[in-house]
Amino acid sequence: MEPVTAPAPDGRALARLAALLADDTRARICLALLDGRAWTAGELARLAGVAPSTASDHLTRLVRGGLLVEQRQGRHRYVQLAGPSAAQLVEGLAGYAPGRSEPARSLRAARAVAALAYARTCYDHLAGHLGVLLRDRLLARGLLDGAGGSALTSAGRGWLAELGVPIAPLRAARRPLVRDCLDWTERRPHLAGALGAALCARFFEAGWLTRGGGREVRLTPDGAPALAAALGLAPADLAPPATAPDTGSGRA
Amino acid sequence: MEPVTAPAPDGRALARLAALLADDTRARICLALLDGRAWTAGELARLAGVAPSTASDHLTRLVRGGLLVEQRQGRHRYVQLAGPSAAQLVEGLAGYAPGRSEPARSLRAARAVAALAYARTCYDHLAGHLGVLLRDRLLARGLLDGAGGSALTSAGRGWLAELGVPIAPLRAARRPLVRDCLDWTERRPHLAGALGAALCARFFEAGWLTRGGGREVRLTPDGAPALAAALGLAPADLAPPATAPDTGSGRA
DNA sequence: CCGACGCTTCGGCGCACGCCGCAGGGTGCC
DNA sequence: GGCACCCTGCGGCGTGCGCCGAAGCGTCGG
Repeated sequence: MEPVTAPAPDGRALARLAALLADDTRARICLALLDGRAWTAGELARLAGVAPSTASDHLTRLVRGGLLVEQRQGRHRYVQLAGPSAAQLVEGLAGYAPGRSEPARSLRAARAVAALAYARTCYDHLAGHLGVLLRDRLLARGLLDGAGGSALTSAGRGWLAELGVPIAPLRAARRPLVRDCLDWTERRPHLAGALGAALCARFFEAGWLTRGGGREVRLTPDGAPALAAALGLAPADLAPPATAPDTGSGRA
Repeated sequence: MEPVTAPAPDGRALARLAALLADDTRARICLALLDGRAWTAGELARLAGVAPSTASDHLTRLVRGGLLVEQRQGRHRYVQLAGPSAAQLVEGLAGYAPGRSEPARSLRAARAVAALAYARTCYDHLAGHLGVLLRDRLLARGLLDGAGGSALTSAGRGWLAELGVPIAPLRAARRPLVRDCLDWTERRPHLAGALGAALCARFFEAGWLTRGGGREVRLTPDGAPALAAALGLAPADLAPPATAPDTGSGRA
């Protein structure tokens, strides 16, 4: 217990924190780490296109600055975001920054973009078309009350129990249960917070979703009907929106 | 309607945005602007302790970067934060940055710190002890439902009507109705979002609150009993918490 | 035990940027 | 009309920082 000291951040502290993300390479690293997983220093160096020594220095700064945490394992150095609040910080900044304007150049890249727009992880919860759809359906079915911010209803608690998601640990978590997170591709909020993370984990655990490369998430053959049923939809409703031009190959 | 372009921000855009806040002087300027009002370039230069030409350059950058908006008026240049989302961005960064550790040096400074800790504006809503108390009481009286995120209840809608705060324009606003904003001094959330802004404006309009210097907010003699009644409290419950040592003068 | 590998430390280079002072232009006041 | 006043553009200076390559250390595998 200290005296009345003003915890109001001075400019210096804010600038030091912002400076961590004010570099091209460090920003790219943090965006990559938004998938919530731990990456090795070498992987990040290759991803960012810099020498290993350069990346090592950047990681040291990010860790000292409290944005990342590291875990040494043998000759590897694994780093990841320091927690949900660090992820939210990066998300917030990324959401405010203007998106890239250049369309995908190759067919391969266009496919990757489309896959990411359909479903991906955003730190520890589900994002993309599927993430926004999830939140929409919870609201439409009265499982969330969207009157003000979003709050879980009693019907929602029952729905969670059916899915096998225990509620007590969610309430115990220090982070908010329900949070809106602006989606990059959809420009609308998807479901974040402790609830978003728990649902995403449950879907992976149940085998409904599986990880593609990077942040990409795919709906499994078993998962499609199961998830549709849980959301009160027909499996076809989970398909990517038709507005996204299907580059060749037509959607099955 | 463009093609599938990935709006996912690349590292460059994120870094450019973060760089705006990565400078000591610019950070100080943005923190000052968190009070939601428009400042002149000269005021900000004096506040930041730099030459006018330097401040002018910084302001140009911040405006070009989309964080500030300006308004020329005669020989003055007024700038303010570009909007609630810009304010939220700065708040988020400031909240994550470590607070200043040094206690207030002079008695005068200690008083100012205590006044800010009691009540201040946070962009366009109420912060400090009073701001946190406001949210707590709304939750305790069932006017907000805090089960998940916070949502306005039907009782809350009635309470707003009694206060003379129309609800329709709040729903129409593009920003979330209820949002939690981490309070620097209390380390707990206070009420933000469209509702927080509307309530704060209503309190000023009704003469319950008045602006002190800078971001400081004071409860008026008329406002104390009125606000207490609206929150279902005794006027004494609005007093600053006893844990904050009252420097001299004892609390009346 | 030796070599491959991943990471880190250390100089050194070069660019970018934050700062100022001064001069100039537009505005408002007397 | 003349004079303060506020703001801005322009060199110029210094510094901080991002980058690399080379060298060194610990770890893992054969």
